Order: sequence, then C-alpha cells, then structure tokens
Amino acid sequence: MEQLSVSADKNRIIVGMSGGVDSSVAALLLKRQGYDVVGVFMKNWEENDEDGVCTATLDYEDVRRVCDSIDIPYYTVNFSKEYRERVFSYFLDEYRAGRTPNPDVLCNCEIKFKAFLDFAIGLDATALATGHYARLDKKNGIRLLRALDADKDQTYFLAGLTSRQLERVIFPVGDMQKGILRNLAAEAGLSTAYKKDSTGVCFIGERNFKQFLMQYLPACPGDMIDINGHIVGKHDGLMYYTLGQRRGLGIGGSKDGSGESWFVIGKDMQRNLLIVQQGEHDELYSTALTASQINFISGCAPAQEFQCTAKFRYRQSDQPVNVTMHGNGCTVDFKTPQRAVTPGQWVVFYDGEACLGGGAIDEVRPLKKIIIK
RNA sequence: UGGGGUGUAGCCAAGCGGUUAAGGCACGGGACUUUGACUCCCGCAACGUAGGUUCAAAUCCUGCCACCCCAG
Repeated sequence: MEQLSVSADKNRIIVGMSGGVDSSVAALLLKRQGYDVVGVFMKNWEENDEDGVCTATLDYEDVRRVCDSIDIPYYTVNFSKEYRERVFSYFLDEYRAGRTPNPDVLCNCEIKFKAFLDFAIGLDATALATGHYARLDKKNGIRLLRALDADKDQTYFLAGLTSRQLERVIFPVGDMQKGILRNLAAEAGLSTAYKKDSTGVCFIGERNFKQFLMQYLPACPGDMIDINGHIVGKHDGLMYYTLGQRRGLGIGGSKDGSGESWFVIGKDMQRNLLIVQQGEHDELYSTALTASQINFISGCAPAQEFQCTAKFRYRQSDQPVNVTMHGNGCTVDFKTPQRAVTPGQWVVFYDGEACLGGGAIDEVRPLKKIIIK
C-alpha cells in the first residue's frame, strides 16, 4: 500500500469510515502499519428512508464494531448542514432546471475532502484516509490514478478535487482487488467483511429515487410526445426523468408501434413536454458536448487543445475524445457518438491511468437534431 | 335506424376445432452500481357475455352487450 512519511511524534491518521468493508480495511491496514488511527463516521443526512429506517444508525453500529475489533478510537461528526447547503441545494436546483446532477462528485469536493478534511487536520492528523478505490502518485506533484482493480475504480467521483486537497489524503485500498480486500476483512474478523456494498446517493442511500425527489420537488404533470408531435402518455414532472431513461414511462403497445421500448430523448421546459421515442435512434446519441467550470486536478489544462479519453458517467468504458478549452469551459468532441450524454452529469478526463479532472456537462450536440413535426 | 367489421391480460398482438393460449410493450422483483440512467436475469396476467353444435371450441352457429366504419 501507499506509504506515508511521517515523523515519529506525529503519525495520526483520520480514517473516514462509512460502515462499509472498504473503509474498514483502510483503517485495519493503517493500524497494522503502526499509525495512530482514529475512525470518524460522518453523518450528513438526518432523515430516515421510506421504510423509516435510519441507515446511518446501522452503519455507525458497524463502524463501532470494526473500530472495537481493531482497537482504535472512533467518533462521529455531523456535516448535515454543510451537505444541505453545499450539495443538496445545488442538487435540487439542477433538477428544477431539468438537468440531472451528480451530487456525489460535489459531495467529495465540498464535504469529504473539504469540510471533513479540514476537520481531520484540525484533529492534528497528518492525513485523511478513505476507502476510495483510487491511487495517488505523489512523486513530483500529485497525480490521481485509477484503482488497480479497474472494476472498482472510483476516480470518476474524485475528478472535482485539486492536488491541493489531495496533498494530505491517502487511499489505502486503492491498490487492492476487491476480492482480496474482502478476504482480508474476513480473516481479521471484521463484521463488515461480507456486508453488501452500498449504493445510491452518498449519505442518502438507496431508496425510490422518484419518491424521494417528489418530497422536495412537487409534481408538475404534462404530456409525453413523440417526434411526430403525438401525445403518447403523461409525465409527472420533467425533473423526474433523465435522458435515455426507459423505465417509468408506462407506454404500452400501439397499432402503429414497432413493439420496441420507449426512451426519453429530450425535455421542453417551456411547454412542460417530455419528448420520447420508440427504439434507439440517432436522436438519442450525441457527438460532442460543452462543459463549463472545468476542474483539473493539477490546476491547469494540459494544453489548449488535447486528446484523451473520457467518461460521461460512472462505469462507462473510456471513450476517445478531443478537448478544446475556452476559458474555464471546453468543448469535447467524441470519436464515436455516445448514447444519452446528459446535461448536469460530469465528463471526466483520463490520460492513461491518470484522472485529469472534469466538469459538469452543459449542452450536448445531438447526432440528429430533434425536430417535432 | 340499415349494412359491414371487431371484441384474447394494463396496451399492442399471434392463434383458423385437440397447444401448458406465442411474442412484444408496460408493470413487479432481482443482479449490476457510492449519481441519475442504461443493461442483464426472473416473474406477470387474458379468450366480451349467454346459450348451442361437437368426444373436444378462443377457434363453428345463434342471441345479447360494447366499440369501430360506411350509409342515412
């Protein structure tokens, strides 16, 4: 694992513990290396899920068990206020605007590696460690590298960070395979060894997403139309749908239909219309995008124009692109058309193993313009 | 009102006397997944109604009901 050079009298490391197996093992590894490890659990969401379950309470139980078994102190810290102000408000604003934000990228920038990092440093720690699957190369400057386990790589979510933030961060499990990590957890008798990986918006967790949004953004029903201008269904509110979405449209078969599924291909915010199309067609694909407020981990773009690979969503294979900077923004041209690239989502750039940075997508250039007849 | 046509699951839609009554869409569940999606897997329900013919009827016949089209 990554080594951290520390002086003998100052070797405290704060581990951000989620109650999952990855951060549990991160703490375990650091403890075994002799660091003064302190586990800290962040509680950033106050409400229970739709079943009335507070997953944070359950997760904290796991943190307690793990910390007890590896014999380190543990605490909890609450950044709910910061999360609401810096992440959740943006999240809602984006949905109101008809876009599809990625709150977890922002959460890392604003909470985990800002508010929480400051907190950790305030506890006189040398570094903050988390269970992220990512690696850091600190030889000359700081580079964010993909995890060794390509299937678990989480650099996509870290693309909004800067080298300055990463200076005092370590990712102890970034060079481990998930399977090996679980075995290690099991051998050490950690209670989280076989715990299912958590998914869903960080801190909010898995839940019926539409129902969740409805609590904050009231329904605003309207029509679904196809490119012929025919009304083919009703929607509950444009904010509840995203480009490329299939499920939840409720459109059955019709006399003249092809029998294929229907997908969301656009939104008309002015007229409150959801534009849908049966089957996968060119309107669903795009050839380029523009993004603003691009963040480069190194602090600046590699060049005014450069070629690299990019992802438009987590767990997508890398796509070759050409990036042209203009100010803080850029245009990204795709080598091959991409399906359902969505405003609000993040485009993240890679140069081989290195994650360069990324930014929120503003607009896309469709392979075929949507023209309602 | 007269003539014609159609009635199979939430929606399309196969079926033409003997099938466990296809398939697709939708929907539900699961897998995958620290965003939202996509994808994959599994599940899912029906012969308008009442009689008749027949060993056997979703399939043939009759009445009724509903809807559609043409005529008026």
